[in-house]
Amino acid sequence: MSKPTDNCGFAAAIKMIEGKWKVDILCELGTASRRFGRLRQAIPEISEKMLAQQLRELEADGLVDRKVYPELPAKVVYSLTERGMALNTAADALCRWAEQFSPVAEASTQVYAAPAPS
Amino acid sequence: MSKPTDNCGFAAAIKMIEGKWKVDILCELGTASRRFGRLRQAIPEISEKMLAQQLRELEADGLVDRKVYPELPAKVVYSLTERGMALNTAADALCRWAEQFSPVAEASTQVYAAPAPS
DNA sequence: CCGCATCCTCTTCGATACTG
DNA sequence: CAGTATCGAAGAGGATGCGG
Repeated sequence: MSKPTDNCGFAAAIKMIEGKWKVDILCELGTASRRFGRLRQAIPEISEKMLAQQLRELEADGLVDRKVYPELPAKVVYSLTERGMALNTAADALCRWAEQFSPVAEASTQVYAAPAPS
Repeated sequence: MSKPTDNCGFAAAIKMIEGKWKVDILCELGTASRRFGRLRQAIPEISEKMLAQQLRELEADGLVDRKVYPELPAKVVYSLTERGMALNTAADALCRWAEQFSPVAEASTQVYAAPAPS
């Protein structure tokens, strides 16, 4: 492939967090490590299926760590990896960007009667 | 709603650029202003429908400016707004993050101790 | 040249039920 | 408690044709 995004790692970063619930999960884990059930409570709208799926993707991308305690009943704890925490830091720039321009809605459907350029 | 992401503008930022081709378009417009047809050439895999649709969404979010020249044949030029350019700046942090931990192919299945990739 | 409308396909997601 | 499996609905996305 030779898409323009191949040059900048931005696309790769977005790919990792564009999932429907990824940001919520990362935000929650950014607060503290959580068990599976605790995450469900924190994000009530998500289904078990999606939570498990998104967590596995985040784990595959090296953003989330998964620790299994072979107790009974089962216990699994999720936490951010170093990389995941670094993402939260990097995301801060985007946070400030979003807040900076928050309520702008200027219509720019302007029509120009310009000379033919090329 | 009361999701954890409501507090940080990060989710809002992601929403604006999580479209399948948004990053490509923004990257391309980050280089220079482009006409519709020129964008299609730059991103060959995208269909006309998606390009038009994504551009309208980006315009609605105030990231892209659309200038119509009522010539014949029609001519429309797209460019980044101030906000769009600011996004590219903010995205830089994410770029560096992605590159920092980039494709570290730490194959756990790889057992040999031989060096020398040709 | 730009881009909208229609049709059709493929993926995604939610709901439910079941296992260790 | 922490998942997996299956099904059906909903939406995203591609192809094509028409209109300004």
